[in-house]
Amino acid sequence: MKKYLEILKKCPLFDGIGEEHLLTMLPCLGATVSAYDKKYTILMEGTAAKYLGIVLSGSVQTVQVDFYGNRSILSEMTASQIFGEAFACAEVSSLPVSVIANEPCEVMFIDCSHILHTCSNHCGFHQQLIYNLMKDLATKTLLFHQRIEVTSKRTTREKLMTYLLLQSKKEGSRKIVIPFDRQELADYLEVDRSGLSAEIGKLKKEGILDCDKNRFVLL
Amino acid sequence: MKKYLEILKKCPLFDGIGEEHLLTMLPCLGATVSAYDKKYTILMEGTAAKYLGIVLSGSVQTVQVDFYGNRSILSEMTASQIFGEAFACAEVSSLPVSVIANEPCEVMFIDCSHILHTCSNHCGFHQQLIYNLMKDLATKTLLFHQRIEVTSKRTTREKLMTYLLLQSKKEGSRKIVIPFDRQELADYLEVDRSGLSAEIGKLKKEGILDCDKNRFVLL
DNA sequence: CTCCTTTTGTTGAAAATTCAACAGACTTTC
DNA sequence: GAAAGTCTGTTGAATTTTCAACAAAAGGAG
Repeated sequence: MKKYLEILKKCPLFDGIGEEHLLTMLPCLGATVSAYDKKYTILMEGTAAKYLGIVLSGSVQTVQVDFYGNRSILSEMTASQIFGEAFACAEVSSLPVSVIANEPCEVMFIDCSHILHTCSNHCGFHQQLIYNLMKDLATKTLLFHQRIEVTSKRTTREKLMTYLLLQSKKEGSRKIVIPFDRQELADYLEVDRSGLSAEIGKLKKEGILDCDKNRFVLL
Repeated sequence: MKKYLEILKKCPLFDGIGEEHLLTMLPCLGATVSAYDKKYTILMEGTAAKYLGIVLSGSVQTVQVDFYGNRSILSEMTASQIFGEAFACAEVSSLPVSVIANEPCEVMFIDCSHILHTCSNHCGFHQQLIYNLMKDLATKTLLFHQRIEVTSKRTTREKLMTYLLLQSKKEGSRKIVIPFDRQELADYLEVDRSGLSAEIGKLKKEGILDCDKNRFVLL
């Protein structure tokens, strides 16, 4: 586990926990590590939701795919970020989303019941973990609000611009590198890919933005 | 505060806390109660996000209104449910949503910093409150996923049917009473009101559902 | 009961999205 | 380096949504 220490120290789940304690804590939590190839389905919709995952390297996406095969990308997590925690903490019986490897990645799994239900004296940091989960979930809720602010717009142009402006504000720069290719961006914005490409073309012509692949510049 | 005891006992924030402790705890938390008329803006977008609210009577909605006046309804809370907790827990400086009174209502406010930052030995139930907040936020995240499952559909018909089927499953009945009027349902589904009315009309004609005001029956 | 306000359903036209198909650019693999 | 596969931009037609306007229905106030 030691090789992942630098990543884990940045994980919001372990805020306020010294690295010496972190390493002794991991076995108690039943932490395991797995590696996945790109596109691999790490957690499948409909299966049990016992574990939360921590991205150690690479990145993962949470996606919903409906009856007709339409995909929605809900979020993307990179190194030291958590996924699946909401479902494990809410103790639902089956996952409402899938989690897939966006690129080759390594993931640490922790059985959430070890955090939620273990005797609270077993480990002095137990309460800290619950506090950290609470903080993390509050932050994730904010991200959902932002996503809804984006997808609630009625036109492709407005969705794209709202998304880019939010990212720009977050990065503090007019230059934005997005973690999506065109199809993924369309699945995040919930619009048609070809219509999205066309709209990006128009915005370029109008001098509102510049774009090369997944790098955007607001003008 | 005593008159609200029955409501507060059902509030997820106070799970596992006996009523005798609940009453002594409220002053420590700095709880205050206010009443509002229908349509009143209880919390305004852009203002501070220090407090979480508990609905004591009536109901409230969290809404986002964009630059052009388009409204999105994000959620609705009725008696003993919590609102604003995500923003207070995430300690954001300004609210990204407004909360309005959907009908005349009474609300209890608690300064969230009293839960997050008070010395953890001050009150034996402090940890329980944080645990409860964590649970509540996990549940809210699930609701957001459901909402996204609904609004990610591309047509008014699909959005409406997905919403009704989810509600039907939740209630365990083909008969559904929704907490929205037509305009509000449109703002929740993120579609045009008149188009929604037309679509409901078509679905009736096709014998797929029956509908009287805010009562729906799936056939 | 009547008047006034709000809500709902309908309509048609304009605007936007979706869909399918294709060609060029770019990557990856062997 | 060639071939296969993937990603992206473009097109036009069909579908759907949005928008504005209006009238009927329902609800509330006096």
